[in-house]
Amino acid sequence: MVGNPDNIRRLEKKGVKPTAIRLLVADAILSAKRAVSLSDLEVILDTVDKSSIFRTLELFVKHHVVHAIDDGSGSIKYEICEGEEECTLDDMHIHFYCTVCHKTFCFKTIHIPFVEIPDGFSVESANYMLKGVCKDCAAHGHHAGDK
Amino acid sequence: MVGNPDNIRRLEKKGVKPTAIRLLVADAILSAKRAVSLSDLEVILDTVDKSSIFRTLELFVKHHVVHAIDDGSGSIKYEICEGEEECTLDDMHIHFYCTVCHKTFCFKTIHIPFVEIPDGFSVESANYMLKGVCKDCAAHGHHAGDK
DNA sequence: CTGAAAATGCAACCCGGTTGCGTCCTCAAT
DNA sequence: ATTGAGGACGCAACCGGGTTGCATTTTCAG
Repeated sequence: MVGNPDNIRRLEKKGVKPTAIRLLVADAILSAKRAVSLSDLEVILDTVDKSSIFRTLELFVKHHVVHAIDDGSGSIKYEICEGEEECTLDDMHIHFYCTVCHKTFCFKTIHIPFVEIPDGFSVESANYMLKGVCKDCAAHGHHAGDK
Repeated sequence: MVGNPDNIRRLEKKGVKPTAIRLLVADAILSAKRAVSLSDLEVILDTVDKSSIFRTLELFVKHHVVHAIDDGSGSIKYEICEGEEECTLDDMHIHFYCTVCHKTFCFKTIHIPFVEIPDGFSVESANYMLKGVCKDCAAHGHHAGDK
């Protein structure tokens, strides 16, 4: 397992030393094609310790390699930060949580609509979450046992 | 502590038997003037067991006496449902989480703006959370130790 | 008054997340 | 090549919010 050169560059560009485990984690998140949780990653990378994944994610968030989103499922999800620079407003796009398959989708092209807020309050970040049934689950008819 | 007659009516109207503890919980949520968590209530009602509060909240949510919101703080918050009937789209208004005082505010007058979503996805509920500094904390200048 | 059902308290448990600590690896200075 | 320091990692324990099983108490209709 030599590590995808794209990911090596991705990490180095953000100031993160590309160790073997970090490349595995980055690769797993990237190839998941959706936002993944710590425990998702524990399953995918079953040889890697939970705390190592945790600290890797912590580091990735600090260095804007990934950003964290709270989809209300009880576990935080992570996704790759595509921006070259810091993703200034991390999670400023809409997410969709499927109540059937429990996956979280990123609608990266849909940005969060602006709203007026009362005087005196200052906003640092926004989170717009939709819950419902995703395309796949709607199509297949919800197989109860699906995970 | 005999129980506020308003709250007795409030519970009965939603089909919930107004026991002593339920009135205490309803009263506590109501007088908090903001969304409160299970552990907030544990502190306010220190004579009442956690599991009793938990089951009371569970019941309240089922009967639309209160609704639950996830503000991303790690603990679910509850607030009184003002609607006479069911609050059909529970949390269809905006919430604001203050990163200084860790309180959650409800902007009940501001409804969640609509967005287009990809074909095939169907929405059941929406959640719009803002994070930042609230009016009070901005005014007082953030006292570092505040809880 | 009495028995069944509902409500409550207590203690244990689950799980995602987090931390302390010992070991292993990396790398630069010698 | 050797060595020493610091970073990376694995293991196990811990924490806190939430949840549950079960015994006890309360409520209330009959």
